[in-house]
Amino acid sequence: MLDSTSRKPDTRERLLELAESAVLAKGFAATSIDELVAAASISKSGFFYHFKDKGELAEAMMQRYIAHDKAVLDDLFQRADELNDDPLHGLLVGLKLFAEMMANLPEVHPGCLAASFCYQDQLFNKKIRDMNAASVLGWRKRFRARFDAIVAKYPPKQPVDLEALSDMAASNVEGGLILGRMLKDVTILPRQILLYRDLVRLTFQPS
Amino acid sequence: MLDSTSRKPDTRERLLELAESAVLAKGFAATSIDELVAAASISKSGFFYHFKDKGELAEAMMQRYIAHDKAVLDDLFQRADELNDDPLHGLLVGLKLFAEMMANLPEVHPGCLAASFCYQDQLFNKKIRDMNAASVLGWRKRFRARFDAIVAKYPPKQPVDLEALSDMAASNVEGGLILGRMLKDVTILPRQILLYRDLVRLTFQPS
DNA sequence: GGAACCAGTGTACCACGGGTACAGTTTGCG
DNA sequence: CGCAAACTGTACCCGTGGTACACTGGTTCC
Repeated sequence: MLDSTSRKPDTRERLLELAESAVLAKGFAATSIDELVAAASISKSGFFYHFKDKGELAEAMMQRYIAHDKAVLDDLFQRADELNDDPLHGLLVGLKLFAEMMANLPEVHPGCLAASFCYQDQLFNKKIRDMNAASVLGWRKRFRARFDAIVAKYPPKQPVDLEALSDMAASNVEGGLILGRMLKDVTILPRQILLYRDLVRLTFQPS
Repeated sequence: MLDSTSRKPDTRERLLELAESAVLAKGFAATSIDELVAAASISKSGFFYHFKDKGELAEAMMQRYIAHDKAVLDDLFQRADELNDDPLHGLLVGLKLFAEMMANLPEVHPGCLAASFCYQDQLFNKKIRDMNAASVLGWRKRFRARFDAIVAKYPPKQPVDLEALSDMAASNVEGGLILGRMLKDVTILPRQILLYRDLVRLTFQPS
């Protein structure tokens, strides 16, 4: 039986986890299958049982990463919406929760797999690049829907590029991750999120 | 004689240029010395005449990239300052020029080498990582100086995290580059820059 | 006009690691 | 028992980074 205390090691999942940290540290090409199987304590053949080649590993990594990313955001904004009915305040609360979550990480965030893949995209097939694009369009759509609700209630004083403002959620997180890593400073990302929150507030909140 | 019409091909520079595009497309590890020498039409020995190993190539690439990056920004803000004496308006003009420059690129920007290296930083030695950190601190310092001048003349209505606001210049560009690449949309980066400009304006401009 | 030097070429070689192929084996389960 | 899932073991090929070293064509200095 497979209950929560199952001894089943779920090798495939372990490989994906190991691969993700390695890729975020060294890039995909420099991440060797040998090092993954050594760390997972399986044989090289065992790897090829789970993934027919390295490309399939990449595909599974992206799938896993995107699903996890979506689940975190879904949960975050669901909690924010439970605290509030107003679309603007809901978003502001959500961004605050997001910033707090990122501030409470024990060490500097290891980075975004989508960004890593983006900067090595010639290594991957079209399917993977499309998944990547779809995931960032997911962020755009998610935030755009909220901004559409917000403008209906709080018409901005000046014209706003709502698509760019929606994209800035993802853009600013990606940038914050990079700066945080470069400077080894865990505070950069949460502060960038709060600054984005300020922009949203200044744009829509009646003064 | 070496004049401006010199036939001197400057092999080293060509190698660095080729390496930069290749690394931005595939990452450093996947960029082989053999492909570079083939593209530059020299022999492998020729490569090792210029760089003692691949690590030295990486170092030279970063040096070149950072110098170029600095030169572009210096030029940009020098032009902006010539148009204006006011610190706030000078920055706003500079950001507008920056956005226009990015909007006029013929195709989607190939990306930031510092970000690429950041996402593969375990491949590089401490010296290179330090150069990378120093370059982003350069952005912070540059913008922080401008904001310090701005707050003196335009005290903001609400407290502002000036360091985060300075970092956001780099952060938002990094993010805009990534989103632009992922979605193959050249308009994303300039619109992100204009949005950052809006935040600066909203933060300091008396209403 | 020869020596020194710059910017390479050509050839040969090696170790390592990624990746492929495929047959064989253990483990859990109905 | 029988079967499938989840592997193991072995053998092999090739690309890549890197070393070693002898050589060369052009330029400049004296």
